[in-house]
Amino acid sequence: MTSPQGRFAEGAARLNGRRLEGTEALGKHLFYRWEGGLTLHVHLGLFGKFKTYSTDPRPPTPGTRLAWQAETGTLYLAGPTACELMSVPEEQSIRDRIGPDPLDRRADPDQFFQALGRRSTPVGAVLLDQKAVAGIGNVYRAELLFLRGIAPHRPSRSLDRDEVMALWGETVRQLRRGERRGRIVTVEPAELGAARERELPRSERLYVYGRAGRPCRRCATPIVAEEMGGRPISYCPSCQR
DNA sequence: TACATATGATCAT
DNA sequence: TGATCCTATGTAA
Repeated sequence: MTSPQGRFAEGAARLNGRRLEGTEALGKHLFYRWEGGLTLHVHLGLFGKFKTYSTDPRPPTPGTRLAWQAETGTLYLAGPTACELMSVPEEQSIRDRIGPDPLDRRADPDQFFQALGRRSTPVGAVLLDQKAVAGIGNVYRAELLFLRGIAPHRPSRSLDRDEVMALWGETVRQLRRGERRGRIVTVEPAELGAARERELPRSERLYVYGRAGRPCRRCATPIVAEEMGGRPISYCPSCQR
């Protein structure tokens, strides 16, 4: 393991020759557990990208933070928000400040309900808050609120238990679907049309994200875009109440 | 060559 | 709320 870009040089040297014992994800946080109680914490953030090669790796770009050659292949990591070594207790302190992960079957949706109930913040902002729920992200927050017919401005505590549980269920369903496909697709299969999904532009696989000004796929009302929680959000003012 | 852009999160104020 | 960090890529100049 090396760090062509240099900023993870020390960490890479410490991991060299060590055995990887397991990996885990919590929301968008990735934990690589190495022998000796060392965790490599990776978070891709907005710009981070992995590249992998099973054979014939290309040379790493100069910005590559982490270059890892194993017997089974080569992995490069560039642009992450986090790439750091930590102890198990430090890993735990990250876990402690993150809400339930919809992709974790042991996750407790009631924690999500409690988090929403505590706040008058718009539900659209709370969905990005990692303390309330892990790993939804800006695309899914817009899509999930559309799918459940919820206006993003509604104070999160105005959602009743049934609405929250339905929102959680939709979140689980959509994130699993995305995980299975390796990409975000929220439009129901029946609405995708005859075209092959892979060939569709991204905005054709989504209901509202990135579709500001275009007609709602369900009611033709123009999709509205604004900022919420510091990020752009789109919604249908007619379908979402 | 320069600039715009991107699916995120943290910290200071 | 705003500033800041992080990199590759595509388009414009």
